[in-house]
Order: sequence, then C-alpha cells, then structure tokens
Amino acid sequence: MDFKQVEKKWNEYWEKEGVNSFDKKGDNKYYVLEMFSYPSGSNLHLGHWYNYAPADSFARFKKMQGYNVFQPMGFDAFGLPAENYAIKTGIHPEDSTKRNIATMETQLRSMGAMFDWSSLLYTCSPEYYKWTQWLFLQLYKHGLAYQKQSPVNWCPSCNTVIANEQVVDGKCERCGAEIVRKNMTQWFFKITDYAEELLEGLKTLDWPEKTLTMQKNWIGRSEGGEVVFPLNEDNITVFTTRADTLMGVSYVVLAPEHPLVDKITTPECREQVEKYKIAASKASDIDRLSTVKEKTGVFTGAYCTHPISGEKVPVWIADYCLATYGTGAVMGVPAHDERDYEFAKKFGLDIKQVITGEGDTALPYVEYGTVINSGRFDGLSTPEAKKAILCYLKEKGLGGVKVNYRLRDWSVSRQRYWGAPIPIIHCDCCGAVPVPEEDLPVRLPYDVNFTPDGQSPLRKCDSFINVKCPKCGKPAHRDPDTLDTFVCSSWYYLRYPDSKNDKMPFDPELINKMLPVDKYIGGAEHACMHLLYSRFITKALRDMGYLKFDEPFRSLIHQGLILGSDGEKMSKSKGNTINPDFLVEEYGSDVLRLYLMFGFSYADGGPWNDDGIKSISKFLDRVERLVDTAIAEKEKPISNAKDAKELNYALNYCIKKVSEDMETFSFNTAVARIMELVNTMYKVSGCGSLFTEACEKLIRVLAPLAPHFAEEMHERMGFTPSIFKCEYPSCDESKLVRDEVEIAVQINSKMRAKMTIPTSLTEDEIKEHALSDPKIKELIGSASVKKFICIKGRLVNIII
RNA sequence: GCGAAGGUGGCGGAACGGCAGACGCGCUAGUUUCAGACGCUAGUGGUUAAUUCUCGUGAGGGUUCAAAUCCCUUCCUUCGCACCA
Repeated sequence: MDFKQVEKKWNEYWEKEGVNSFDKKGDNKYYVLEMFSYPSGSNLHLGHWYNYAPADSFARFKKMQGYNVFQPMGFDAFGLPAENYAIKTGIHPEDSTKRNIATMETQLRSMGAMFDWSSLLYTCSPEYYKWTQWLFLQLYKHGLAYQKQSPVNWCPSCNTVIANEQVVDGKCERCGAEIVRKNMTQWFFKITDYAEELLEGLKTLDWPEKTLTMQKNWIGRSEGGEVVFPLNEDNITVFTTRADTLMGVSYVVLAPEHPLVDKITTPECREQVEKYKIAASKASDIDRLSTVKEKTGVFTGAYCTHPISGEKVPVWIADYCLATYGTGAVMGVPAHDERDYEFAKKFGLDIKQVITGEGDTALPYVEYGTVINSGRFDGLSTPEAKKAILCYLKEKGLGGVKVNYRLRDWSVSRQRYWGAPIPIIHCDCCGAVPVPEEDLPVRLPYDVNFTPDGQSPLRKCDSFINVKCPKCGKPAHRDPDTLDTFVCSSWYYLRYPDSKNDKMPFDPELINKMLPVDKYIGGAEHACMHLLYSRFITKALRDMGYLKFDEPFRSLIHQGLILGSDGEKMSKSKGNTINPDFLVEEYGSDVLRLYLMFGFSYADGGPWNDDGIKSISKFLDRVERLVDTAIAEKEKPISNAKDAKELNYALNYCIKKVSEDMETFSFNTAVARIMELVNTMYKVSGCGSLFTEACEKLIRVLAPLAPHFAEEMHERMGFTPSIFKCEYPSCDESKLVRDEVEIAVQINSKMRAKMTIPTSLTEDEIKEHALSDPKIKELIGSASVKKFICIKGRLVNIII
C-alpha cells in the first residue's frame, strides 16, 4: 500500500468534508485537550508525537462513540529560550518563534490528528495576550495581584536577573560568576487565598493518585499556632506545629532575609551578621533545607522575651530558616526537634526537656508525649497542651491557633522581553495605575535592545516606557517587566472554544457549556505548577462571576517520556535524538503512532527501539491481506460452525477489551487485543460472511489507532467514507459465554494439574468433580482434604 | 535534603491478591521459493532426557489457603522542588 498517497488522500478528504471539525451548535460535547507545546526547536520531536498521536486516537475513539469531540491545538509561544536564542544569534524572538510555529503547524497537520484548526491560538499574538493582560487587571481589581519585595537570582557580572535553570552549581551559566540573591519589587498573584479550596477540590478530581498527592504536599497544609516573642517595640512571630514544647524554647531563629534582622542586630554582632547574610544569599533553598549538611548560624546580639516565662531568649539567624515559609522565624526547641538539637549542640545553647514519653526518651525526643517542666501545663498530653498553650497565648494577645500552608504566592514578574507586558503604569503621584481596559493590548514593541546589561529590555525602549498617567495625565512610565509564561498557559483552555472573539476573552455562556475539559493529557512535570495555577485562575474567575464551574480539568492523564535508544533522555548534545520526520517518511504516520501506542506503557514511556516499528508495519500488511480475503469470503456461507463460534468469541472479546483499554489510555494492550483477533482470523476457516463481518468490525476497532489505513480499508471493502462517521462496534456479550472452562488445580497452594469443566457447575459440583478426577485422586493419595478453596472460573486449591 | 513514582525473560512490556511472562521484537526448527527476502506453521524464563522435579518478578523479612501485587526494612533508578516550560 502506498501510505504516502493514502495519507494525503484522507487528510484532504477529512479537511474538505469537515470530518474533524467540532460542531459548536451541537450538544454531547467532549473536550479533549493536550497540553499545548512550546515552539522551541523548529521541528516536532518524538515527545510531541507521543503526547499528541495517542491522545488523538483517544479523541477519535470518543468521536466514534458518538461524542461531539472538541480537540484544539495551539502554541505556548512566549518564553525564555527564544530570548536566549536571540541574544546568541541576533534573530528576533518574534521571527524565530513565528518560523518555528509555521513548521510545527505543518508537521502537526501531516500527523493526521483531528485537531480543530479553526480554534488555533498563539499566546504571543496581541489578540491573545490582550486577554492575558485583561486577566491580570481583573486579578488586580479584586486584590489578587499585588507587589512586594522578593529575592531573585542576580548575576553581578551580567548585571541581570537570571532564571533558576541558568544557575549551574551556584554560578551563572553564561559568564561563570557567582550568583547572589537580591531583593526586587515583583508582582504576585495571591494564590494562597485559595490554598484551602485548592486542597479541598482535589477530592473531586479524576486525576492520577500521585499527582493529587504531589499537589497536596505542595500546598502543604499544617495546623499549628503562632507565638509572639516580644522584642522591645517589635514582635517576632513564629509559626509552630508543636506549641506543647513552648516551655522548652532556648533560642529563636530568624531567616537571614527577615526584615527585623537589620533593626535588632547589636553593633558588636553587626559584622558577623552581615557576613552571614552574604553567605546565605549564595545558597539555594535545597541546600539550606538539607538535614545532612552541618547547621550554620550567628547570634544577632538581641534577646526577645518568652511569652509565658518572660525569660530572655537569644535571637539568632540561620539559613535553615526560610523567609518564604511560615513567618520566616522559628522557635528553637533543641530537646524535641532534630535540627534544633543539632544547632544547640553546635552553638552551646540550652537543651530543656519538656516532653516525656514511654520507652526510650533519649533527646532529641520528637514523639508526642506528656508535658513536664512547664509549670501549669505539666501533665497534659501533647494535643491537650497544644490547645491549652495556644489558648493561653490568645488571651494574652501573644499568639493563637493558626493554619499554615507551604504554598507561596505566585511570582509573575519577569525582567525579560519575550512575554506579555504587565498592563500597569507607574506614576509618581498616583502610584501603580492599571492600564484602562479599552487601551489593551499593551503591545510588545518590536525594536528593542534585549542584550542583558542590567536593565529590563523594555525599560530601555523609550517609546514603550514613557507614557502619561491615565489618572492624572502627568508623565509616568509603564511597568518594564513581562508576565511569567505560566500566566499565559493558566487560561488558554478557556480561550480555545471561542479563540477568535475580539470582544471578550471568552463567551461565558459558551464556556459554561464547554468546560470543564473532559480529558487533559500532558506531562507529569506540570503536576504542581501549571496544573495548580490553572485551577487557581479558574476559581478566581468563578468568584468574579465570569464562569460557573470550579475546576478546569475533570480528568487528567500523564504520558511518559520517550528516551533515546541508549536509555538516556534525548538531547542534541548526546546525539541520541530520534527524528519523527524520517520515521514518517519511511513508515507513514499511522505506523509511527501505532508503534508509539504499542511499544510503551503510555504513562511510563521508555527507550526507543528501531526494531519494534518494523513489526507494526508488518502487522498492518497482515491486516490488509485479511481485508482482501474478507472481500472474497463475502458471499460464502458459514461451513465451519466450530470456527465460526471461535471467531465470534475472539471478535467480541476484542471489541470489549479494546473499548475498555482505550478508555484508560492502555493503548499497548488495546493493540495487543487487536493482534490476537488478527491471529485468530488467520487460523479459522470456513466462516464465510461472518468472516467479512468480523473484518469490517476489526477495521472499525482499529480506526482510531490507524486512521488513514482504516479509512482506506473501509473504502476498499465497499463502504462509503468516512469510517469516523460510523459507530464504534459494540460487544455482543452472548458470544462470550463459553460452555467449558479450563481451571487450575492447586494442592497445598502449588500448581499441580488443570481440568476442563462446564461453566455451569456450582462450587459443590466443582469440588466433587475435582476430587473424583483420577489424576487429582492420585496426587492426593491417602491424605485427607482439610480445606477446599474454589475461585470460580479460575482455580481450586485443595489443602491436605 | 524534601516530595512523588518505578525495579518482572536476551529486549519492549502483560498480569495489579488467584495458572507469572498476554501481545510483540529477537532467536530456533519446519514450510514456501531456483535462491534470498517476504509469508505461513510450531517452539521459546532458568534447569532437565522428560509439562520431570525444582527455582524464578532488585535484596531481606512478614501477612495469607494463595503475594510481582498488601505490610515492614534495605538497595538502586527516574521525575519535581516555585524565574525552563
């Protein structure tokens, strides 16, 4: 078969007849969404194929089941790589991105997937980012966008902010200079306002268990309390989950970045504190939280007051305390916390035991127990003491119960060019003023110097930056930063159904009908960020009244990663990349997609193997020969009843299993079941018209998995196109009823024999049957049967 | 370091308390062919003369009539960790 000609023929036919397009007016919608891609290289790589092709087969399966399937495609086109590429080559990000998109779009079209091309979108087009900016303004108006100081990676040599990815071993990837953390004013989205609902909502989602767990841990809810340690006119507030150990506090630690540090440090400690702060600014959070690394810290010279005992408590700074978690301050209870114990040992701080328990209570004792050495709280259990102490603190105005989340607000400012400009104007009189909605989009200027030299690229563009304040009309300047690309991707699924609307970001009526997404497919690496941001944006828009659903993605699937044949991650530098173009050229797109589905467990992925794909090519040839046989058998009567029964069983078993497997993205077993049917069809004979009928159904079951091939076979068998307008075959359960079944016989749980019995037997009859079987009789011998376990249709286990 | 997964034949992978290795690659034999390729048929975890016994799901322990599957310990690998997307 000339697959090139066949693929071209059907791609054109589908396009012309609108076979793939979504019926906006129809009901029974099914929204299948694959995570859109970043147009980084110029070519579609195998990973894209692995994401899109099997997901498309799922979409086609749903279509054949009668759903009105909406499967859009687009590009997440802003981002760092295009800008880095521009710095290196001088090619403008807009030019390289547009060129990459054009290539990828052509390749995606040749894949033969049923994308609804009329909804295509690019996040870098002004028609799209106008609404990204609109989204920012809505969040701002509702108090969900705000500015605060926050640390960034700063390269003192390049004089610029650099991404985490560009920090290699604490050094700048470009120039090798040591990176320091520097505070800058940044925009944040208040995702923490939704922490509780984001956590609760997880219960309603049909998502992989591991993803739910990861999000849960990422949000990191912990119940505890706040405790205030007064220090002159200031208060140091700490968060703790172990308020019961409060009387064991021997010091308080502030994060080196804590705002109080400068104020409270005494002159004689100033030098060591400053030195320590510089050292801490060079360590990553991951290093700082390591429990194996030796603890470091310095004394500030200051003392705060214990809220209950009134004793003086020394205040230290240490990098194991993070400014971004809790209140940026912790109380040190060496007797009952491993890190505090290590810290106190090293610096000679007091270790006061205030909890005891049964058994081994060697310090640090971190288990729950009974309070001691704590005055009025002595004798209480840990949970009782937590309550009592926090209650007492509340009365004194020095703390109380508090729920804390690990989740931090979402930093959305980027000091870069290639992103959506932040629609804010800074005015000396009026402060931060939102750009009026009618002035959107704030267009990204083309002629910009984006070489890194200490300034946001947009700040150097006078025509962009200098504007009049929309409020007072005085000279003002635009915000020079752009938005994190995660902002663009946090709402694109809302734009797709109405992607050409120039009056609003989406039509609320339409969106309430189309959303949530019924099946979302993409990489597991997005578990905590993209997927959480999208959920937050959906909930925020709901509360503003723009939509009426709570969650954007009802059901989620992650595909695995295809590795190089050496088992390593594919990369140009390793030279182990597989170019799908060559494979499509040699085998055709159906064979490539079928192999991707058959050769791997979809959620796991694995190393690429050249031999496997050839076998799929042979498999389709095998099916093609079957079709030709079936055409010849069409008018013949059924002459072999036994084989006919066998064929009916195989056919209906295949239909049943494949339908189930397609539903769960278990493509490898779905293909295996089709291969089994094909094997059976090669074995049987004398099935006549039943054979032809079976073949027709086989082609339909295969259609979502090998669309061009199936369409061609369907036509060859004399049917009018398109096969995707046909119903998916349904299983005739009556054909699956068997008269006899072979079951295993175990004696003392060891496999000993097999026997074939009628399926109609009751448990007692099976027992009788088994015990009277001569071979089994012999195996049992003179021993007596103690117990008889019968699992119907599978096995019996005779304990003697 | 913290969080999340995963270790099954020569290989990709099935099974997810009930006959381990479905399906495929590879390999072996037969068949077709002038020959090869292709196709078709059969076999294929180790061990063995033998469906003969036995051993086998990273390692060690446990629960159970029964464990790849559940529990504990341990080793190894992969992914994420908030400015890559």
